[in-house]
Amino acid sequence: MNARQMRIFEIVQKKGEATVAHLATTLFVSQMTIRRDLVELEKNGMLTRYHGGAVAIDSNVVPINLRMKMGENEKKVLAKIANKHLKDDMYVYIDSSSTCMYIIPYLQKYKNITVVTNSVRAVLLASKYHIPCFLAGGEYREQEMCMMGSTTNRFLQDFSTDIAFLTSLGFSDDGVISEVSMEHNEIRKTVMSRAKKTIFLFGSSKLHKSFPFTLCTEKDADEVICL
Amino acid sequence: MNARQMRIFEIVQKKGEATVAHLATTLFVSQMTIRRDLVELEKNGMLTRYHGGAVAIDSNVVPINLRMKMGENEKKVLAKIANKHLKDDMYVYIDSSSTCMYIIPYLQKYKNITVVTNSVRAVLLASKYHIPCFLAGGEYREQEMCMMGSTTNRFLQDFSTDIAFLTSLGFSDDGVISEVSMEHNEIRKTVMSRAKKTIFLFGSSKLHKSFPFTLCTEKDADEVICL
DNA sequence: GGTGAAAACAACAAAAAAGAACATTTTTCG
DNA sequence: CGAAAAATGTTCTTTTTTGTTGTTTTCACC
Repeated sequence: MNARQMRIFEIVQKKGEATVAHLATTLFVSQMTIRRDLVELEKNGMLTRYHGGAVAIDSNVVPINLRMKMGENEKKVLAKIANKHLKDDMYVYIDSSSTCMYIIPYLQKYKNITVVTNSVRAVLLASKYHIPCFLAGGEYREQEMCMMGSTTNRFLQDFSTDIAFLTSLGFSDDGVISEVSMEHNEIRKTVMSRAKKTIFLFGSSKLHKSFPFTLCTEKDADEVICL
Repeated sequence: MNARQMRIFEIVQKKGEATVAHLATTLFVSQMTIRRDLVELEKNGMLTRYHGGAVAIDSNVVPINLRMKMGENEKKVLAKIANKHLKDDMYVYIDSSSTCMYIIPYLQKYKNITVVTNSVRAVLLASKYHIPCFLAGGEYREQEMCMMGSTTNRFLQDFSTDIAFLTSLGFSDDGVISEVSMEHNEIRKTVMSRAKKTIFLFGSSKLHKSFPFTLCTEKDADEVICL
């Protein structure tokens, strides 16, 4: 995936959709080139093509390193607010979302924090600050850089944490938190049941949305932070 | 790696990417030279080349590659020999030593290989080739980038593999395989008990040495590859 | 279902970049 | 100093990417 394809992806992600004609003029290349790029991007599951253009996909199919860069400021703000719940000596669960990664730099301000996570990215980031980590085992998911599956779930059943930072793809107006992936829900349900406190973080792109698999409602969380 | 290559790396790291043309003009050398530098840098895993330039590799993954240089050729030779034991459809255990990392590129030649490991490095490398992975859970060890501890051990008890590639710090003249770390031994003992075949790899620096904790003798392995 | 315009596709042409082979310069070391 | 080795530059060929043209497909509208 080259730089132009990245830009196409960003544009589509930001606006929700984009036409071939529009992309061609804004990026100063022929429509044929745009089409070829879109074919490529679709092959990687990063958007869906339709006659005349392409639409964004809402999901964690998008590689996490790209997701990290999108809406970065918003994620930083969310993380800063979330940070207020932290105390010394806590076991902190960090989920595999890009938003939660931004919490990790705050952890170094506290003493004797231990991270529990299913995210390889979280572990790599936390180890930069020499924060001890427990990583759940299981099947590795390349795109999201995290562990998943029944083994992962069983692993997490054995871990109780003081606080869990979670996100989800959708937070509807009536307070329902939902996902497109049942697997993520399984993991998060387990984590919630074993955590003393659960904090949800939602960037603006997650609001007013609902997806097929319900995780819980806002009442089940100890706090829901929205932007 | 010379000074210019360092600068190229810095530029790419800072901007995220750079074109060959741009690098050539800013560094006052020919494009050919830049290309050769980029080839070199890519070989060390410090960036990714594309048609027209190069992009930075995710900062979390860079330091790994820098560490892997000692005795590189020897490790490659060992891996090449080890590779002969591989077949399609295998579950392959890769341990957390740097030597075993060199086996991973060979895995892509076979169909339907699954990696089982306690090494985060192995997972990251394997996912470059889109090889499915199971990573053991547990405590993360920053320096070795691997999972350890009793949880990890328990996890691995549930996994049987077709072949396990292992190393150890010492291989004495009377065939005793030993370690300085009891933890590593625990893990490896579990893996050996659950693997159909065990292959040990020893570079020349491991020979004629013995350490306090005995793992096994060469008779317990199906093959010992030495250099 | 038929029709026409817009979009997609296929095949080929043009342009840009990469690579290979050889020439030239610079460095190294006796 | 001078030869060998290493690094860099040049030229030419090959490969990759992009654009163009003509044809086929899709989709809205009747």
